[in-house]
This record gives sequence, C-alpha cells and structure tokens, in this order.
Amino acid sequence: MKWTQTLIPTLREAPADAEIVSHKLLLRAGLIRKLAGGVYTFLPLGLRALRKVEKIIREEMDRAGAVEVLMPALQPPEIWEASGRAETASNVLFKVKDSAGRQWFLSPTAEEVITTLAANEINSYRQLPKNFYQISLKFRDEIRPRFGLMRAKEFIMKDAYSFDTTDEGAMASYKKMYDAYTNIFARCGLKAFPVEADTGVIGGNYSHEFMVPAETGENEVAFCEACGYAANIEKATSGIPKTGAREIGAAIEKFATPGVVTIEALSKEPYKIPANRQIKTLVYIADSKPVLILIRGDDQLNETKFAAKTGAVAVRAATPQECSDTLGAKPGSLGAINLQFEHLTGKVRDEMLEIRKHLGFDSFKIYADERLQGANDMTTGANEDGFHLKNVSIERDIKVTAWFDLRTVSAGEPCVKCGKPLKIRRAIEVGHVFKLGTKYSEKLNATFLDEAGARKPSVMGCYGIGVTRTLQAIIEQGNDKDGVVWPLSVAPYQVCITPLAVAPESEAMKLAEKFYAELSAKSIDVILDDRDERPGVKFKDADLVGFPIRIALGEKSLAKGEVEIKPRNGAVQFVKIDVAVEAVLALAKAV
RNA sequence: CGGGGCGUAGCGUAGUCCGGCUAGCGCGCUUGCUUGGGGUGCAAGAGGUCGGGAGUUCAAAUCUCCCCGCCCCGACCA
Repeated sequence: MKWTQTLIPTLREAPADAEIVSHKLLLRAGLIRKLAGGVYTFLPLGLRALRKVEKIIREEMDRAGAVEVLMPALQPPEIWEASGRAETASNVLFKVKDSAGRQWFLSPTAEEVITTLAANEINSYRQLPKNFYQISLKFRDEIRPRFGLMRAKEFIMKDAYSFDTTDEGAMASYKKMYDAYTNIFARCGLKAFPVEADTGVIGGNYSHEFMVPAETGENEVAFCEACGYAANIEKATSGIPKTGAREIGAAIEKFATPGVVTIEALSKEPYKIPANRQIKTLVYIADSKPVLILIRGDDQLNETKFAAKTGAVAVRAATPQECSDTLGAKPGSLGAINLQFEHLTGKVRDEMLEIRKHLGFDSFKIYADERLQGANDMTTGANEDGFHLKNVSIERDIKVTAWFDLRTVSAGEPCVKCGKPLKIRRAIEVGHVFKLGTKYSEKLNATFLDEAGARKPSVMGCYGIGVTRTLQAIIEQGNDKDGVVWPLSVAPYQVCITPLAVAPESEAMKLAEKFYAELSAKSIDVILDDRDERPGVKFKDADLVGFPIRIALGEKSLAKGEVEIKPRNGAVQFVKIDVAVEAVLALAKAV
C-alpha cells in the first residue's frame, strides 16, 4: 500500500474528549473517528489491525474445533422472553421498532438465537458436542459509553457457544476455550491472565475472565503472586479470620449516641467502639423487597456477591425513606434487633407496623457476612435514631436467614489458597468464558436423545471476546511517548518503507519500490510512505502509527550502499542494500 | 438518572465573570519561494450559523430561559 493512496489522518494533538492514552492514540494515529458517543468509524489502518485480531481469533477457534456461523443482530423479543433475559438484561438491550410497530432487540449476545438453532437442528447425541462461534457487531445500550472503544454502544465481539451431552463434556469444551483464549491473547501480544469471575445475568456457575493489567481498566482483580490465585474483586475471597467470640453472655444494653450516624464516629471518643466490633446493617431492595445485610463495621459490602449468593436480579441500596419504612430508623442507627419497634408503644407502634405491612416491607430476610459468625460483644444500631445497642451476640440476638461471604477483599489479606498476602490491581476485561449448564437449553428446549433414547437438555457453555476492546487494550499496553508500539502480529502494516526522496526516478524511490515488491512477495504487509514530506514528518508519523519495522532510504546511507532498518522499539541498524530484505525478514520473525 | 465540567475553523485553544469584535493565536490546509535525516523558514491566502432556538439590549461568543451534543465522577456493566 502506498501512503498517499490510503487515508491516515494523523493528529498532532489529541481531541479533547479523549482521556486515556489508548483512546488518544486511536484518534491521533488515524485508526478511528468518532461519529457519536460510543459509536466509531474504523479508518483503513484501524480496520487492518482489527481484521488481524479477528484472524487470530478465527484461527484459534477453528483449531479448538469450533465452527463459524453468523447470527442476526436483529432479534425477536420472544426468544428473550423465553430465556427470561428480556427482563434481566433489559437495561442493556437496545430496543427498536419497525414501521409496523413490531419490537426488535439489537443483539448484545446470542445465547437465545444459538439455543433456538440447536433446539431445531440438534436432536441426537450423535451430533454432539458442537461449538459455534461468530464475530459480529453487537449492541449494548450503555448508559455511559467511555474511553473510546473500551465501552461503546456498538462493538465487535466474538461469541461462541458449546453444546455437550454431559457435564464432563461441557467441562472439556470449557477447557478448550480457556486454552484457545490463552493462545489468542498471547498471539495478540497481550499480557492477559485468567481470573475467577462472577457470571452476572448470563448465568451459570463457573466462569473466568481474561484480564489485561492496566491502570485505566474498569475492573479490579485480587491476585496472589505466590500461588497464582486470581479473581475479579466481585468474586474474590480471602483467608481472613472470622471475628470470633470475645467473652460470653452480657445482656444487650441500649445506650444513647446522639448524632452518631457513622461507623467512624462510633469508633471515636467518647464511645471508642472499634469498627471491627461493630455490625454494619444495610437495607437493600432486592427485586423490590427489602433485605437486611449485616457486615462487620470495617468491611465493605460486595454487591455482586450479594446478588449472586441470593439469586437476586435487581439490587440497590434502599433510600433513607425505605430504611425508615422497614426498620423505623434512619441510616446510621439501623440494626437487626428491635425489628418490631419494641421501643415504641401503643398507637404509634401500631401505625408503624401498619405502614410497613401496607408497603409489603414487613417480612424481610437477614443475610449476614460469614466473618460475623460467632461474634459477640458487638455494637449495632438500635433502630431508634440516636441509640445503639452493645453486648450483641449475633447468633443469640439476631435471626440470621443465611450466612454468606458478602464482603469485599482488600489488598494484604491472606490468600484463600496459600495464605500469602493478596494484591489488587486494575485490569481490562478482554474475554469471558462461562459454563452455562442447562439454563438456556431447558428454557428453549435444546434437547437431544441419548444412547438410551432419553431426552436431555444440552449442557452449554458460552465464550466471549471483546474484539474492538482487545484492539484498544493492545494499544493501552503497547505505546510510548512517540505513539503506538504494535506487536508484529496485529500491526496494520508490519513494515513501513520510508524513502526520503519520492521522485519516481530517484534512487531512494526505486529501491523502495523494489523492497516493497520483494517483501510483499514474502507475505509481509508493507506500506510505502510516498508522501513528498520532510523526513521529520514521515518519521514522526511512522512512530505515531507504530509500524513494527521501518526502513529508511536516504541519500547519506545509500551513498554508503546501506539502508537504515529500525524496529519501532529497538535500535537502528545499517545494513548493505543487497541483504536488507533478508534482514527485515529476520526481524519480522524475531520482533 | 444524580453530581461536575465543556461546546469558538479539521485539531488544540484565547476571549465569556465585567456586553462594545472587523472574533484572536498555534497546528493543519492552499499557493509561491526556501529547506531537504526527526513535525524547516519566509510570504500570501482560504476557512467561523462562536452547538441550536427564543429572549433582554442601541449592541450578545459574552447576560437570561429552553433544547441538543460531548467529557469526567457515580449509579449501571450480557
């Protein structure tokens, strides 16, 4: 490709709406342009890099035994109703109407479509296992698009769906995808690593995310350098000890705490009750019903764990009014004792109880974090503004519905596997593999007949890679002050030939054309910078775009019978003209 | 949706508080000369509904109201 033939609109300065380095470079290097928030055009160079990522994905998916299909982006709501996700995924679904008024969903993912296909086309264990994948445009009604391609309303995703006859088979399919993902990201030059993950509204019970470490990532990962344990913070657990009992049996005692509404205030003079002897009582609305959550005063609730453990779909913190309606006190004085407003009497109390009943808030579950198991000598709110209770023994005094791990781990806590201190870092999620089980196959009737003639639902898995996000992650990980530093495998062009004179009869240009032809013949992707620009401009642009290898042809070195070869992230080397192509080919293998 | 910020030429911006503009600057673009190994230098040019609408005023980029778009934090995140 000749530079003047394509479009590479490099920018000296990044548009003001780009915040992170990869987003700025995508724009500055002329790879993408924004049409609207979260909606981008891929320019020639950006598309080339994208296609290379896709090619790697195709090769590895094919190698892992998956077969490519292409499913519609426009999907009828009925199948989403059938799976139940019309509701659970409602907030990310793009909904459109055709001119007849019929509703359609724009696909954010395709479990329903592929399962419908399997229901129709797969009838026998003889046809299994199967793994179907596609690479296609996906839509997501992001409430806040962010960081260029990282979080867009429209993006390219590879999604794959496996169907097996047994759980063991599904596990094997999962493992194949897990390994394929490891290969894919490695070939993309990415340092990605798998972490245990929550399954969210996709469902299923076993899942890993592939993460690229980056300060700008939107995820936090807890990991152990000693044993390799790694998990999304939404899922991570630690070996931190339980609170334990301190002394036995003093009776609950109410005491006045005027104006005290925070854990911290109660830990200070004159109360001096350390946060780790306090029970934090949170009211949440889970699927429209209030729920009490108890965690230790120095811990933070992990909402993802809460939703996952309780099976709740829509989870949010209750408003102060909802707290009052449920417990009779404002946040800061809440507790899981005195749930019938015992401190009140007569008519007032009856009214409170009546209001609560009327709202349907009179029965609620109490979930407590496991770290509180067995704890006594604890302090908690009295459900009466301005009062707290001490000497609380959680198992004696509180009727806990269920104990779960509900807290968020912090850096330094002992690894759940080996006890060494955990670290936490931010990361970009580029891939996600799920073991789905039979959730979709049961709902959408994707069944088969086994050897004995019994009808069974297929055991499914699903596997996603955010392709456009992966592209940006590659740039986020590969850049320096001068621009992008592409891995050879995904660079828009592997080699940039830069003749410093471009007149057709000039020695530099003739030689450039010759190298271009010879390298192209060896299946190297080459771009020839035939612009009549000053050397500085060409070098700066080549660095900004980030071609892995640059060949400069200028008078000075040509006079010595040499050309200059420079890897984007390495030192210049001068080589004789007649061995230049070989030298580049050697580099193209090594880089 | 809540909080904060922004919108002036392709990009980056000054001017906005305190109304007085023929709207300025850098980069880029066009033309000529110059230069020719890291964004050359000089000169001449083109390019603006100051996000849109309504209002106040002798006068609005500047003040008021409404709307739109964009960015950041949060909520959300198959």
